Amino acid sequence: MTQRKLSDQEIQRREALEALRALGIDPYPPERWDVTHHAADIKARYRDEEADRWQTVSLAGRIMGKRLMGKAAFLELQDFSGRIQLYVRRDEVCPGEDKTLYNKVIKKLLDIGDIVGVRGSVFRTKTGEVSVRVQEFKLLAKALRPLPVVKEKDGKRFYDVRDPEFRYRQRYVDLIINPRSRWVFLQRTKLLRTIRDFLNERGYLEVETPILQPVYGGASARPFKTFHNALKMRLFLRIANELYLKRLIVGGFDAVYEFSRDFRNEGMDRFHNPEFTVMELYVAYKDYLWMAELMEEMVERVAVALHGRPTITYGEHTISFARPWKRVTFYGAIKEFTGEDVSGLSEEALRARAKAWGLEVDETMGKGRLLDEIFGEKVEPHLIDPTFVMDYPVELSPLAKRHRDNPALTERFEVICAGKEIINAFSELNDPLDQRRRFEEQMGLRAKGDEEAMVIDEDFLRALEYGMPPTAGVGLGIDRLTMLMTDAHSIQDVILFPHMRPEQGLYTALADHDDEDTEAAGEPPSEG
RNA sequence: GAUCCCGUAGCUCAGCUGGUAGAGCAUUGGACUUUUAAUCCAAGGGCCCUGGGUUCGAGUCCCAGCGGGAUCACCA
Repeated sequence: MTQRKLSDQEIQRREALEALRALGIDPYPPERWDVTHHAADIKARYRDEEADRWQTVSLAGRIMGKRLMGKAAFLELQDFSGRIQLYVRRDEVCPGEDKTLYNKVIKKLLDIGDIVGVRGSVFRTKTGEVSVRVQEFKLLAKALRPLPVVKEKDGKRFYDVRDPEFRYRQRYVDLIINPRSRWVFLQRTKLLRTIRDFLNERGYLEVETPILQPVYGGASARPFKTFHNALKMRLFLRIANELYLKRLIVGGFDAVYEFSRDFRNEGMDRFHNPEFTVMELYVAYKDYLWMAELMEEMVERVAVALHGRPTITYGEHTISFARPWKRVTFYGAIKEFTGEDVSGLSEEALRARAKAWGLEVDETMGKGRLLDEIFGEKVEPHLIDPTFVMDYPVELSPLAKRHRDNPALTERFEVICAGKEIINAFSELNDPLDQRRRFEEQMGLRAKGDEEAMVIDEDFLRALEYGMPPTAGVGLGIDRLTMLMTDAHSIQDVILFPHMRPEQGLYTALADHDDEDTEAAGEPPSEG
């Protein structure tokens, strides 16, 4: 691999590295640096009257700004919690004759982005800024690349990195310089923890199920394929974990859940990443009506945990997750927004209706897909506050139990919020013979050219034949919920490392590997 | 996959109807012991995404490609 051409600033930093070594300073020292305080806590808790209690604090973090003034300097130190100003006086950090540490190391060789440890006392400057007066200063790690320098005044940011490509590819830089980005991912973690706590309080069991699956199922989507060399078999990355969690219900676990990273081989846009996270939960002896109440309670708690109240702002909208949420039925909602009752229409009549509304339809679309299309176009965009859409047609829901009052419907709901689906739940189909018929219908659609129709899973049917208790199941889109909760408008803003095309020239070392792998694996048997 | 927009210094951006590149921050040298978008003086820094084409001459115009964004399609 050819050596990357270094910029002038990178060359200067490498020279600084050598200069430090020449002074006997290890730019990457091995010893630990014990931190006693964090920037934000100091700023929040310091009181002038109690200054004597703040005589020795120890911090570590990254230098984000330098204001040098002869024999004194102000530095901005950023740690995980935030930023604090450091005040360094030459004669305090260098009490003896040797002023090298100040004159050379701090003034010349210290760069923005370097990681340092400091010890000193907290005080307030005459302009009122709580700061740390540094007595001891140690370089903990030298940065060889210059960081984009963002200036800030009165909350306004200058020279901010706007290029989304930069922010997504080099998320580590984004996290350093962009407090909002840090906040989003802290919120995401908090969201996950709130849900996990909520489920654990109820005694539900967190489990792990296969990502590599011989048959993909549990959703309608095209999968990623891969190949296992030792077993010489094709495998799929899961598009859902539903069928495995239900096997566990068969096995006698009453309630299981998993935060499932799922993979779908589809297009990417601001609502879709090829890998995404769904929380799926299955509870035995419950039905979808029970599940609806559980989800209301859970998501309301998430909103309160993240915002202190159930109301959030998303773009133009103010959205309330306060219980109870509005409920509509699938056909009722279509009627509400189009004025027409499509519940009795045949496939041909539906197709004609959809065409008349200007929707794109084709002959491979069965009744289910047609209804889905109509609903997605005519209803979904209008639902802003979280809304339960109840009782989906059976054609759309091959894994859901038929409705107790109407066999053409299923006991299924979705929750739509800000025009997007965030939750999908049903009373799970546990009739093995009906499940087999539904799979067969799906295979029929597949034969007609619907690439996303489900594939029959014989082992799953075998499990159902042993008997599965009546069960309520749900899937919650974690990425989308995070988007709502953080007012993010692209899924890439809530995924730490969103999928991107490879950067040119970055992964050249893998080129050979790919070739070998393809050869060793051979072409996986193609399927129809 | 389609359409539109974008790609210029480490970062944010200018660069007009074509005449071989500018600013601010960052960097380097100098001054400064309470600054905070620090200030003042001076300096360096460019495969203008890549490859073709038109032209005496291309950052600029045309074509193709690569990367990103937005919209659409598929999907959650």
